[in-house]
Amino acid sequence: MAQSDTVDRILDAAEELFADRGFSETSLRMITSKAKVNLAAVNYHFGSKNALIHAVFARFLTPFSATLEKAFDELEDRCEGQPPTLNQTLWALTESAVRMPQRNEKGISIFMRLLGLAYTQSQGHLRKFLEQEYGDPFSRFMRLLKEATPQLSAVDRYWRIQFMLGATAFTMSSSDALRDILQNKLGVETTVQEIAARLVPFLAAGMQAEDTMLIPPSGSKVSVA
Amino acid sequence: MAQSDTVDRILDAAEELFADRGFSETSLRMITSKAKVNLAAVNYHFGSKNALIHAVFARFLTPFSATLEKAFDELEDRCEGQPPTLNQTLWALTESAVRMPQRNEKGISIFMRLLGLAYTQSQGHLRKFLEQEYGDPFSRFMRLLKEATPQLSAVDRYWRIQFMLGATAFTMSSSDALRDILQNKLGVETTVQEIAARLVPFLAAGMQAEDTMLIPPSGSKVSVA
DNA sequence: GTCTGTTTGAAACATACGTTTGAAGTCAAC
DNA sequence: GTTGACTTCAAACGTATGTTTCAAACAGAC
Repeated sequence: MAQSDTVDRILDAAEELFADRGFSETSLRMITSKAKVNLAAVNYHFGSKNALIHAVFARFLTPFSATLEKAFDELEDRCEGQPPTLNQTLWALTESAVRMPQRNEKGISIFMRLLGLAYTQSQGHLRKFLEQEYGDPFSRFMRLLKEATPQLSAVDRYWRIQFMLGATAFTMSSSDALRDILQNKLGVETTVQEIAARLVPFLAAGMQAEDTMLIPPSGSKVSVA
Repeated sequence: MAQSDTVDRILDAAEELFADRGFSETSLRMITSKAKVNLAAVNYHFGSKNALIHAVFARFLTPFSATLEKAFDELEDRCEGQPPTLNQTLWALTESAVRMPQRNEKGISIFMRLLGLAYTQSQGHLRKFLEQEYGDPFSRFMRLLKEATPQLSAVDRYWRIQFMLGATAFTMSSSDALRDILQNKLGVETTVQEIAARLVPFLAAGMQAEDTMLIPPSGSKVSVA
């Protein structure tokens, strides 16, 4: 059995189990028994459980961030100095995610859920790792968002970006469960691509909402600068 | 030391620790040492760790769901048979949350984060508990949302509600941290009420977005029913 | 075939967890 | 002052975890 075989089988099993159950709730023994390798193999090949978590993310994120940078490059080239629109920027992101070569049919949704978990489960080491390794494309995405919404005040834009991240991370982090519910209730199959196709218009509309108080709550002191 | 003292101190410590670190990542020993009570007190007063988690949710959700039902009653009375608008429904919810009597200044944001975790961390027992105990007001909220957005297909509405929940739970769950960042970066103070005032228009705009593909991704097969 | 560095294997290690136990303490009622 | 129900306490229990150990198996080079 070649080394890469054991390593890849550990990564495959870990990826799926982490996505299903979260990081703390997945033990090395679950991973190694699913991967049909010896327990010690994880610490031999990766060094620690945390390092394994990093490796799972790196296997997807490294090619993805390269693809994303290229997509941003193309987008900015196409716009010839004009800042790309909000929709163009959001689509560049989702397209890059959707077009990544998949190991299997569940590839994207598994990884979307992992990203959501990374954001919600406050694993300090993981956040630090992601920031260090993939902070650059993220900053670039933020800059594009800023240029695409010049009408927003810095404060409004700040909060609305948080709302966007929240809707995305949250939906993706539970998308398998949500899909199951949807299928049982409404008998509809849904792919990640379709979720993204619904999410982007929602986000774009929210980002560009008029920020007037449509119905000020009676009696409460809500003030908007 | 009266019983209620120990019980409340356990609940206070558990609430805060769960919100900070998640359920599995918080041990009974952390809780009891923060609460300055004996380790066995948790199992004595609550029976198990899972029952403690339920109690933490019940302490907030039981009065909240009563307040919410009253707010919905008033709203429907005021509308005299007409279905309340989306903005009215959202405001009824956020006002009920904001007006809940707080144990401390972090009250709402802590509980928002707990709700987010309940949704994200797949704790089967917790989801079952919440469904059983508080399914009614939730269903009512869903019904109001449905009546307020008759133009949406069931599938569109389903997903957009998930996006709303995500933006809300995510933002509120980390609003303390976000507020700090905002104050440091932009020198602006922000209250939970003001965040809500920004969030509701964002959500309303997203819910009512035209679901046309504004910029169909070139070449990819995204279909929207 | 033998040697050498790498990988696997079964077992043990130390630690942390949720839970249980039984004695000690508390406090009001009688 | 004694009783009896309720609460706290220190200690232990059994189990599960991440990690380490070291011998066995393997593979390619000579």
